[in-house]
Amino acid sequence: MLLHPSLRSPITAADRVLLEIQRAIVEGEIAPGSKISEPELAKRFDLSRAPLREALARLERCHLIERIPNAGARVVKLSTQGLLSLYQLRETLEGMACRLAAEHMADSEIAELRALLDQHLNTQRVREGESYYQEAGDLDFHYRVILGSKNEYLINILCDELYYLVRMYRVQLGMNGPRVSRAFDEHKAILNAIANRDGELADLLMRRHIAASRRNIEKQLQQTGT
Amino acid sequence: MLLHPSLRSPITAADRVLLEIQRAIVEGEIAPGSKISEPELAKRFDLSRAPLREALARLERCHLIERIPNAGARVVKLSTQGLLSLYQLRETLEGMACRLAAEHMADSEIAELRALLDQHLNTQRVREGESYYQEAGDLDFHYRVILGSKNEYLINILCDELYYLVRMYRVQLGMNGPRVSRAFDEHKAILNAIANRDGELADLLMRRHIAASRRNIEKQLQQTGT
DNA sequence: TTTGGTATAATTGTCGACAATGTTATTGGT
DNA sequence: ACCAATAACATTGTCGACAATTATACCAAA
Repeated sequence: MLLHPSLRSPITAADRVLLEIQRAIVEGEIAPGSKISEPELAKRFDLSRAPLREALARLERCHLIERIPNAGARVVKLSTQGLLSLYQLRETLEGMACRLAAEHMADSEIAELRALLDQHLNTQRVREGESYYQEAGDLDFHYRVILGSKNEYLINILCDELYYLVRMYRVQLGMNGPRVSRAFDEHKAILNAIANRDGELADLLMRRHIAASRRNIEKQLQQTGT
Repeated sequence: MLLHPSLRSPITAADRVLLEIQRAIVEGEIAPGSKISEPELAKRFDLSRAPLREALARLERCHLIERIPNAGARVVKLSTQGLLSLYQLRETLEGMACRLAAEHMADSEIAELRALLDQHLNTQRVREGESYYQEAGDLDFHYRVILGSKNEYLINILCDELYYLVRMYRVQLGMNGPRVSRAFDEHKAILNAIANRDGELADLLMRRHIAASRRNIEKQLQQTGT
């Protein structure tokens, strides 16, 4: 499987620039829809175009940029349609991940996940409203469940290909709303279903969880404008 | 969305070599598990390593090779576990595609699909047992349903990332068995569900269809050996 | 002024060579 | 004979330059 670049032993130049550009795009530092200039980025990160193009290939893979042969690359534009498609897919895939996690996760992994949830809850109580911890905690929970599915292709799609885009939508739409505590409760319910080895219920709860998250973002999106 | 290379206007050198290597891997001409040598392939296809590496990046994307930094790339090995994971994912994803197709396909598209099925059936009757037409026809049907889902990410995953691997399993396990006519019936039933705008049923039938296909391959796999 | 074509400029695709890393063969010691 | 350290080799990662393609600016004609 494809590991997160930062976790692989030899960190190549392409890896470094990938992480930097990835962050820049996700956080909107490079504007959605803007053109990617290879010479400009090469100068900015002080390397040649070869590793840069390698990085661009991977950015295309996780849907952060779109390339047209001989014409260059552009940062993706966020759209209501895109967000809908993305969350539609997440509902199905993460639901599946939950069902499989209920079948395949080791008892020890489930125990760790429970400990993690408690920890996040405490952190959350202390640092009320700080969106970073909420974001990180939420990602952490979803990651563990996905990994618990033990399906390499499913893991690859969700963790390597779709999650950067999910984060991009969240970050740029300023997701830190009042859904935090409810999300914690939902996580807990999902965990219980997994612990009870009830894959069907875990599937259902995760789909609802993501659907709720989607509605929350859509609401935010309407308030902000189109 | 990412279009099939052969359909994009300017066919670059990287595109050509990609298609050739892709075919070679899928058909087993380059053995599973064997090491990919960049200098060797560059000589063989008479181009430099730059477009070749571009092609390798895309091959990794569709899971036909696995790369390790500074250590090179290897053709994927087929395994029972891998096949199980792949078909498990296909059941869920193509089921979802069917459900969405039932909601989003235009009446004209459905009519075309029905015409296609009839045509395939005739071709099948004439050329009894020839696996190529069966394979092509089956792919054609699945492709159209997937496209009918109108979900760009779902389409990308199934058509661009998973299907070459699916074909690799089929080709190398010699899938041409007696399941042909039954598959046609199942396709017909799925189409009817879509035409009736019954997404739930279409989902169910497609999942069963793929599960049956999986069991068929597993049977073949047991006969051949581990 | 607008439109069409052309020429110029900029960008992407490709190439061959060098540097960094990984692999293999060799040698020395136990 | 076996194992470890080391040296020679091969492969991958990176670089700068050139070729092919596309985008832009300019000019001419309607």
